[in-house]
Amino acid sequence: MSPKIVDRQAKRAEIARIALDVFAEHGVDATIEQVARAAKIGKGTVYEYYRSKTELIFGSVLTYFEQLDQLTQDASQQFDNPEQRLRFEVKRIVKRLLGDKRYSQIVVGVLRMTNTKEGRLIDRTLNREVNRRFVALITKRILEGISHGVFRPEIAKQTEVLAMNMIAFTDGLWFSYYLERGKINLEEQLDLYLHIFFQHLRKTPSASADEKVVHPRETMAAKGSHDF
Amino acid sequence: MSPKIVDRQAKRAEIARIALDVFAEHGVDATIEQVARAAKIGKGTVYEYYRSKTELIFGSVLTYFEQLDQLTQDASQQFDNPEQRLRFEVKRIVKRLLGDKRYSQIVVGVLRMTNTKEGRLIDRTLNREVNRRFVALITKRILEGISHGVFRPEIAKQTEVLAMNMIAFTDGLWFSYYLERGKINLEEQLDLYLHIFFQHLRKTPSASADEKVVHPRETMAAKGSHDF
Amino acid sequence: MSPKIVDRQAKRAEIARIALDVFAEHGVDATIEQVARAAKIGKGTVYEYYRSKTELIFGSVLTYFEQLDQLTQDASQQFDNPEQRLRFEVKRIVKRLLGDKRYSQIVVGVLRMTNTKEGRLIDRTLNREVNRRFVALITKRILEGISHGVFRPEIAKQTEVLAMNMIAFTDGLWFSYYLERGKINLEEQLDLYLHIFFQHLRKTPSASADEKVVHPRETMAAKGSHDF
Amino acid sequence: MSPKIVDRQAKRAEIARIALDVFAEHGVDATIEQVARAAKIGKGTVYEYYRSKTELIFGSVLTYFEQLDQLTQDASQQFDNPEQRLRFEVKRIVKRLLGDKRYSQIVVGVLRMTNTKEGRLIDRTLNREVNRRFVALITKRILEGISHGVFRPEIAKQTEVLAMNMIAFTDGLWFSYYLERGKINLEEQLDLYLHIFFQHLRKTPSASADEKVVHPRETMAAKGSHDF
DNA sequence: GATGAATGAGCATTCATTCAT
DNA sequence: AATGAATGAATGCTCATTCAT
Repeated sequence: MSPKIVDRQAKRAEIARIALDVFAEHGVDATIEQVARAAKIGKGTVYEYYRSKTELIFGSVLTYFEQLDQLTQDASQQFDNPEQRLRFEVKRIVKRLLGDKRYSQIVVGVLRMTNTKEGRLIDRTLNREVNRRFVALITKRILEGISHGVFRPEIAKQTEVLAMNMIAFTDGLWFSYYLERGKINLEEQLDLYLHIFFQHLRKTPSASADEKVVHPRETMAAKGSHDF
Repeated sequence: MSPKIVDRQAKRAEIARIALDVFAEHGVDATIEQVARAAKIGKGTVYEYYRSKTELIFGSVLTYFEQLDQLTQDASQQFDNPEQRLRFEVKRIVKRLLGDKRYSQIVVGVLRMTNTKEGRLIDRTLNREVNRRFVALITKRILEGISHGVFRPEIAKQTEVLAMNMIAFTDGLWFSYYLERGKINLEEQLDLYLHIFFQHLRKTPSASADEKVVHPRETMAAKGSHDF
Repeated sequence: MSPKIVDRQAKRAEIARIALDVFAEHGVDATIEQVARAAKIGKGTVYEYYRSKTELIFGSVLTYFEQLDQLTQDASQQFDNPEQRLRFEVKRIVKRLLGDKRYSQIVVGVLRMTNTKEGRLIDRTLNREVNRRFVALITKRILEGISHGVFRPEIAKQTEVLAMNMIAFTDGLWFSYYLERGKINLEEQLDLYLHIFFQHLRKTPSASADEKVVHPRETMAAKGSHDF
Repeated sequence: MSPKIVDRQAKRAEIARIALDVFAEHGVDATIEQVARAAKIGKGTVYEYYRSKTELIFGSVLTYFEQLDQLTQDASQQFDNPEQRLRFEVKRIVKRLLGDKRYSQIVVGVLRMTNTKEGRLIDRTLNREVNRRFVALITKRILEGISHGVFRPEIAKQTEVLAMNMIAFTDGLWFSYYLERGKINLEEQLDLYLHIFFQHLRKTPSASADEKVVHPRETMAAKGSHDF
């Protein structure tokens, strides 16, 4: 029946993956033809798997975020303290994301689609898609912290608000970093936010015993990381 | 000093102002012709004042931020407490900005120019331009707070870092707000951040006597309040 | 004679029949894929039976006209008067054809192929194919009329010319009907033409005793009657 | 104010005229680029005057029919007999039209647009536009014939029906001629129709004294014009 | 024989920019 | 200085046809 057996699902995913790189390189202004060339297929073949360019962008972005699950999941087990662990995880995620050209292009790409009909559907979906992962992670750690007795129990009911707050900060951090690449001290800003954030969560605000657990080797593009 | 020069600059500025509205309405995808029509001048005349569309966007964005000076300057004198004052000012600025269609379009417009040759020069300049104002404001208030004896003197040496931190947060807040218009509780998030931010600045972290001076109508549980 | 050959021809015919419906629905702009889907076969299979889309259109049109043979053949035996009989037959054919979506699409389809290399060959062939049937029918009836003594013997030598004249008229009638669907009174126009046509054939021009034998419901003044 | 003064109306018309020739040559499948090249202007310039290809086709067809007004207006004054005059006029119009490549391409072009949304609006408008002219001409002559006492007064009330009948016939004649170029004897068919048509109009059907008034030199592509 | 995946030529349309007046 | 007519590069998308399996 089907002589040329092709795993359409797999090929679709592969095209998305390649498109992701092309978009990361040239922005979403990249031509379908560029994508096709990169994927070593014909222009028409792209349309065999994606109805429109918008759909392809959507697909490639989703692909990216599926890869992100790794980031949020295989978090290191080396810390038994939830605060240290979240601290480690957040820094790790932020650094990876902000250091990833593809992430920036995706964000920009999504934002600029905002003015198009199709785009409007996509951007919100994506945003929710991304946030969902981080909210889940942060919520989990906060609750762990509470049950470990290190975080105040009262905050249990506002985990989502807290998570969104951290997301807002990291998004904004990306923004500054993206536009002023090199001028902003990522590590320093992140540490500052985490410091005041956890201060708020802890039972004894002053007891920030172990603020600098995270392996300082990862400091990216840091220019005089104050390490306060 | 000749009247012609004044004319040119005035006209240049006027075009930028009109372009700003057009871009706010249609995004930077708006045509030069649309701008010309709105300004009631010929398409070619636009090029008499701006070498390229990119330059026009640049100009219109700068115009916008010049208008912002007002925002950061005529801050209310009703508070003698620097914390309350900064709190009030930040909330006021954030709400005005986030409620302004033009701001969003500008941010998006600038971001999408990132991939162009000309764009690369512009975005950084702009970012610095904008940040400069806010850093100055925040720094000023922090120093006032220190001299008033309410903030810890040690932070004097990191005012810029603190200012950048707040900027990052508010940028990220815009981001969430822009994409999830209506889902995020602006007031709540802002209050949360300001709470932990000032907690960090104060000499006695617990003495947050007057956290909700400004418009205390909205708090944690509320969802869907964008009435400003 | 081998069964395979029969299969191929049957399948070829079936594809043509289905294609005919598809073309009738969407015009000859319909995709090969649409045809294949309608026929529940693969796109490539269509090419197994037809070398090109043009050939398929050709095939489907021929199929249609083969079906027309019925129209011209099982004409009612209820009239022994050749004039009445031809009158009845013509009206019946015209109404069926003009009421058939497929006919219009075919005509239009054939016409627009005129500008293609392949098309040029086809259109004439088709036209001849179609006309042949009607010329034969009309000629036959005219000769019958002559031998029955109702038509003038002189016209025997111009039967083909007369037949072509009637064909031209009915073609043109389709044209008006197709473009002004609803504005033209089909019955009225047909009656008028047949009236003057038979007037010319008859020995005694005035003795048009039975002009409206068939469905006399519609006449001159009526406007907007397409009830067939 | 307007430095480069261009008569937009005139240029628009000129483009239409050139497009008409291009479409006549290659059918409406002709590219906008082909039209632009023929008009010696840039592709974009075409769009400066016509919003879309469909609009251009529409425009070029209208232009053609405006030229037709000449055809129907400056009818020869050499005949004082309305029948002879109409006869002459009809033959003249038909021959000019059928001998004009552009006419055929226009008809085909219009027909094939029938399946498009925009097309549907256009085809009817056009058809009405064309018919209006001929109906007016034919009606006029018939009424003249009646007042001259050569046509039966009873037909005064069905002039429009008669006009539409003649139009249907000539349309159909075009059809046959277009598809079987050279096979059909235009003159012969036209004479036959006019013969039976006027037979119907005249007071004394037999007295067709002057059937062949029309200058027989114009016989086109005639292949043994019987001249019956 | 049947299939459908792959292909790429082809085309309408947009719009920043130029430049003659 | 002001204008708007002219331009053509650039691009998303369609679809008949091919061909490996």
